[in-house]
Amino acid sequence: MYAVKESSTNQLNKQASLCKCPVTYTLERIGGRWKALILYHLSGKPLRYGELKRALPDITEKMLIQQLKELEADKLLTRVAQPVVPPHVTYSLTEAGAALSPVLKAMAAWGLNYSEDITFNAPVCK
Amino acid sequence: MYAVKESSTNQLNKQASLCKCPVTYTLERIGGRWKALILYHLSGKPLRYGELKRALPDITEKMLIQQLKELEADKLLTRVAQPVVPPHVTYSLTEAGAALSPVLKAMAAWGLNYSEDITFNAPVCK
DNA sequence: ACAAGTACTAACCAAAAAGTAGGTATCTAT
DNA sequence: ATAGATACCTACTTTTTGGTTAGTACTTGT
Repeated sequence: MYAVKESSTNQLNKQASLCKCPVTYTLERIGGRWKALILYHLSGKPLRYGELKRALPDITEKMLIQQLKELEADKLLTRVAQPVVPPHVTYSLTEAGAALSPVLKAMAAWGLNYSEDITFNAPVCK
Repeated sequence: MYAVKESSTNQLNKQASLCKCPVTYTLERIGGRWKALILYHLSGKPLRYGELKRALPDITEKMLIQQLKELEADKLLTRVAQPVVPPHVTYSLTEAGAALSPVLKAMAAWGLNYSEDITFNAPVCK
């Protein structure tokens, strides 16, 4: 996790967009290659770190941890670590995270409808 | 518009995600800093290039054109150029683009509900 | 003759996102 | 004694996204 350069035009436009449009705000929270997929997998039930990792075979550990940390910081999910050894950590959706379900559903519906060019194999986010 | 490196892990994961999850598919189409904002502005009525530019004062011309070209290639909007001089070009949503409205609405609703930290000034995407 | 408006295009560079390759500590089973 | 499992962490590099600056051609208004 690198520091962002707060004075960059990119950052300024980002902040401006966030205050202008709640859609952009939402996009900032669930955008990127992995976040929607993580949220989807947690939508059924809470999962341990290792379960998530096996559910998302292509993600690297660095990416998984990084995305989980960001989602936690954004209060979309909760991390519960039991102080045992070997470690036992569970991730689950917060209310805000669970409330994204209609958004994911709307996106899934559109994606399924308007993509003649692609056949989805699995899983279909619901 | 630079060429992407098709053999990169990034690209491979992107393609894999696209085939695995319609949510990711949708996200790829409307993600980024500007696309949702452009779609929002066109949702009311078709606009000329210059009108869009004035509606989005912070976007640079390069970004605007680039996003418009990508949205056009993805068949979310249509570009109609009248062969006159000075040029007269109009952008409007396709059916697929208009069908994104429930998605944008769901995102706007979530964004408005779960952002105590931010007050949106305008415009509120609907 | 010159500025302003139309809708772009291209070369270049900075910043962010994503990926690679290694590492940590503790415990249990072999 | 070593291997595998638990859940991470760090330094680094590659790839992609976004931004800066300059330019095009043609017409109308001053």
